[in-house]
Amino acid sequence: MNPNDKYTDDTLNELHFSQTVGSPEYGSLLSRQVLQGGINYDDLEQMGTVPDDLLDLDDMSPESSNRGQYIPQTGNSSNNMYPPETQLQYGITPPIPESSSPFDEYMIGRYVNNMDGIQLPSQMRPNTNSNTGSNTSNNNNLNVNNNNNNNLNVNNNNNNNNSNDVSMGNSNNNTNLTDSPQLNASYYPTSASHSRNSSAGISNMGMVPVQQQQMGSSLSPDTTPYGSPTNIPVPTSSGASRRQVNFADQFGSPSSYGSSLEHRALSPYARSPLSKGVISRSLDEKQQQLLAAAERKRKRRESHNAVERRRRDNINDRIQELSTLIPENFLNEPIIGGSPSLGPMGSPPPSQTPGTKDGRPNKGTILIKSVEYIKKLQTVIDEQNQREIDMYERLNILERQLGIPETKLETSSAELALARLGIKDDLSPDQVVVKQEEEY
Amino acid sequence: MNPNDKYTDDTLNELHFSQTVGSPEYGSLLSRQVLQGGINYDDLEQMGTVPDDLLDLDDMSPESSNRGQYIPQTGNSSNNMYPPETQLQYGITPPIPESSSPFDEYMIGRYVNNMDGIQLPSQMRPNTNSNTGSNTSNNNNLNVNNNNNNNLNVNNNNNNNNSNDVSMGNSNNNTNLTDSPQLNASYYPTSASHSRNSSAGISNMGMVPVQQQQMGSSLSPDTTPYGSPTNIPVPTSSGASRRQVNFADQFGSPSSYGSSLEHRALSPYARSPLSKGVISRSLDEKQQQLLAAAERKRKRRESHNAVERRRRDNINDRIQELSTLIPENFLNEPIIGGSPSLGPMGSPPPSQTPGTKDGRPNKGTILIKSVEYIKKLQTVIDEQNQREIDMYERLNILERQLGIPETKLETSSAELALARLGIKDDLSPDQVVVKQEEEY
DNA sequence: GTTAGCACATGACCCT
DNA sequence: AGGGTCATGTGCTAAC
Repeated sequence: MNPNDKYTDDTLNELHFSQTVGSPEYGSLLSRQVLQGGINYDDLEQMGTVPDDLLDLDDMSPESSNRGQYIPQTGNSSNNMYPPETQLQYGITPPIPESSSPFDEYMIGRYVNNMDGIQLPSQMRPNTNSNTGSNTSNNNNLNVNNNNNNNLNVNNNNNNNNSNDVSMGNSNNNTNLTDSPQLNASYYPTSASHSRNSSAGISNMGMVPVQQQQMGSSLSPDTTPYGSPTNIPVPTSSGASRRQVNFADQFGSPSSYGSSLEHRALSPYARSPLSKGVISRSLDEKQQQLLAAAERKRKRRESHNAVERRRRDNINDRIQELSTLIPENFLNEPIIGGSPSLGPMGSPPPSQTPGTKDGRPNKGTILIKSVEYIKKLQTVIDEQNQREIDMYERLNILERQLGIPETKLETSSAELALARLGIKDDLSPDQVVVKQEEEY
Repeated sequence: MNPNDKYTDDTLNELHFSQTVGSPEYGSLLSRQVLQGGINYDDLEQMGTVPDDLLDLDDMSPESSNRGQYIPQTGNSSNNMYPPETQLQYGITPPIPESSSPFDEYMIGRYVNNMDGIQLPSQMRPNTNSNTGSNTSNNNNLNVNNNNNNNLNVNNNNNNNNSNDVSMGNSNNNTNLTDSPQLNASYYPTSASHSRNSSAGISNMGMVPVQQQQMGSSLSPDTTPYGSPTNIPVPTSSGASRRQVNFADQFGSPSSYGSSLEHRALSPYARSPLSKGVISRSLDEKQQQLLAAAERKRKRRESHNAVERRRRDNINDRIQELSTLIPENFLNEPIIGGSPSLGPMGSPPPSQTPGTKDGRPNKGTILIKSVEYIKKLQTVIDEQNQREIDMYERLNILERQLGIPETKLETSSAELALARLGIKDDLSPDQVVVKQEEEY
């Protein structure tokens, strides 16, 4: 994969979903819960429906936590770099083996009343070829309750590297999928820079989008066994910092934005004819319900992530805009206040603003400088205002000497401007007609 | 636990560490790795030492990922609300059962060359009483490879709710431990507000620290079966937004800040006499090495978290300071630019700035308004400057009429001020002596 | 139920 | 090796 490739996180989530929910080890999802002792199928029978908190962490009050946590959030399936096609081969669910050892009897017999979808152990490493149908290879489950993260965490896409797919030898650098696009999209200014910057000769910083963090190589097509993905950047038009599509194309995932219900990755038990034979009807229903709950959770999480990303992007864009408003010289000056605790007295102030190393000040510096700059501007306005008043006085003196009617210092001049900004507090801004400049 | 209790995240990490590393299922830590196929004891034997990346995710380059991931980061052991005392009872490591089924043979025979610490399945629910020594109750492991999260994630304290300790009925709301203190500490202004705000009559926002997110109840002593923890808030003196201590006291964890090597939570195999019998000497050494690696990781993570928190606090403090610099009226005005896409034409602009609900604008609003405000100030300065120039001209006219030597519009007056700020670009700021006001 | 706010911990990446 | 910045995905909370 090209380091410059970008993804919507919908794409990522798409991928994730197909990997997590759609992964065939989902077959042991309910089984796992049963094994974990939190639930058995008899309970499910009585419940009638799968409660939300079966996949929900929100309800972890002491009361709910007493009934045994079926599996909290985990997941990070962005780690999974295997395309859905590869994962589909995990969908085969061999029949449950004979339980002949005390170990087996314990594990299976103790908790399972109606266990159907237990997967047999198979090879650990995924075969990159399309040997779909072979249950001796590419099985993601080491045994019934292995891969708990990947199994139960149907609704999770966190970026913490959990232990899912450990046996698959997957890359855990899922941030490689998510970091790079963000870099182009968010902090490094992509958002048109708000064309009109300052009024008079305030130079921009000339900031250049920097490809700072190069794409991690673990997903590189050169290193991944999945052939060269076709990189088709699809620019989006919506917000300033929207991500761009690209990743799932090679896997055929639709890059829909919001049509998450028709997600392509559903439970292989609901879709794969291969698995139908070994799944009982009731279990299928349970898993459907579970899947629906998982789907809701997943949708919620995805949308939340999107919202949060938008929020972050907005904040970052504003900080960048601030940096464009501050004169470059001012921005690159050492911070005035500094940290008084660090430099006791005679320590020389750093000649350069920290964070200005690669020519781009960091967020903290930008904000510090913004504060400084606003104070400075306010001071300048105060000084200018004072000068203006003095000049009016001198003007009036001369006018009086010349017998000319005196120029009035009205509220329409400097005072008004100050009052508009709230600097002059003896004139309430509420009384002032705020003139909206059309440049805003 | 009282909702108002605060913790240093050192305390939290302390707690986490004792729960994760010190948890008895650590015994199956290495075993798990062996089971996962990434490593076996023969390999360990040859390695001599435990490589860092055995617990490290940083090295996930394609090369390293090829050798099988021993277990990525998972963990979130903050979820674990069971004190180490309770966990100790899980340290019993029964001998490996006879492998008599294909399932057993696969799981154990395939990957394990010298497996010592396999835990037998036992009861799922932890007994809150101190029935230490009974391996039929309170075993955290469902079978050999259960609890992978909690096992291998020695160095992890993420707040994503992973599937660790699922069978223990733990609370997953670990964020309850970390959110509340942060609220008092960071965004809600605690950092002395940078006393001098603006030059003339710009009022502060009068922001009040709000206890917004109350402590989750899952860790409350009233609901947890571990008795009432003694809450001893220990205020720290360092930074503006330092956290406070409290949690680990009830478990006897030292709240040391940096003396992490003498952590109380060591491998139960190194401490519990009960487990000594079933643990081989070499495994003990391996775990010591593993522990050292985990310790390094933990220290780095903790310091990293601290650094990151400082950075966040700084940014948030600056944003708050910005909000104090902006006149309240200006800040509460609806955003000028708005979102042009949302309101097509005649839609009424929102009467109030979004985020100003509880009287406090949110970060995005503050930043937007800061941008607006700076633009406004720059415009005002430009206008004032123009007025000043005009006035000088008029003054000179009158002076000429009166035969008075003309007042010079020098670089020491308005132009100089503008040049200092970079507004006047025909005068390079480099040539201007920047006068540092002493109020900065 | 959706949309949004926040702090947080973390991995990646960067410098020194 | 350690300190720093950044983006991210989470959990929690609140408002609509």
